Amino acid sequence: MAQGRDTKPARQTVNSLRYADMFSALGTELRLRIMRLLLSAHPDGMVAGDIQAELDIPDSTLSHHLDKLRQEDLVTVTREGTYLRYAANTKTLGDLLGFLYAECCTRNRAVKPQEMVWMGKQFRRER
Amino acid sequence: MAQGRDTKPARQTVNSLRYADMFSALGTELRLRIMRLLLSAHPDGMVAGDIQAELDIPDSTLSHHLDKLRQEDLVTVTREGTYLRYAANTKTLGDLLGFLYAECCTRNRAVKPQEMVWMGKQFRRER
DNA sequence: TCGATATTTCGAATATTATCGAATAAATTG
DNA sequence: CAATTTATTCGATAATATTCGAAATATCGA
Repeated sequence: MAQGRDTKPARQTVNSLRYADMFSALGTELRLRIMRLLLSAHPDGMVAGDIQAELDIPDSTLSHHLDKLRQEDLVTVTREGTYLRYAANTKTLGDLLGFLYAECCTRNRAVKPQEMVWMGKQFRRER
Repeated sequence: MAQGRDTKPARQTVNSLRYADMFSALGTELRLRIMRLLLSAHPDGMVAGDIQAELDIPDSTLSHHLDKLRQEDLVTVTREGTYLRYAANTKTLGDLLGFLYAECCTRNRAVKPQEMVWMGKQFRRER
């Protein structure tokens, strides 16, 4: 009945498709720039027109890309009067980051956390 | 002359295109499954035929996907007699992971490291 | 309710990607 | 060097994605 303290959780088989779709959504320069903009403006986010002004692309093109990001739940959208405000969805981003970290560093220990270097900053796994 | 200990490195503007292309390469279920297979087999990697047997797709289709992953430097390939052995490129993966972590957690602090949860494991930034 | 503004949806052209059989290439072995 | 094994490249097709002008929708304020 009582679970031993060393009982491991069952290995969950993860759906590759969901994460593939997220990666795909980040897989064009324009959409990645949109996400980076929204992250820079986090947690406020930005209204569509401001994103448009920054990227200098047609409204309809931008709308299409925002829709794709929304489909994958990478952004949220809320109406503010005539404006639509978009924001990065940190829940989904954390999930994606966790997936990648787990595949590279935890499950297979292929990438050592200290090799995960970014502009002089280093990382390690806790625990 | 001496740099103060709090001197910040210049903010480097990062090319979105390179990372977008990496995300795109991981953006199909088949290619993501290939990467996960190679990570599971790391550091040995797998020969193409073994990947093919695992995924059960035509040789030529697999070859196409492996080429895409190689173009983005996500895998390395070495010949072993008549076999070609593919392996995950941990350098590039670490770079990608670092980019995503920086965008989400360091640069903008949108995602808190403790929110970066994966199957009960948590993470924090070291400094 | 009309006009102005913000953004999406529609429709259609173009470009890119995915797929896979057949032909080709590279390495090994007899 | 011929036969065999392994994997790629070629070529063609189908599917999907990107782009953007024009039309439609939603909200607000006069």
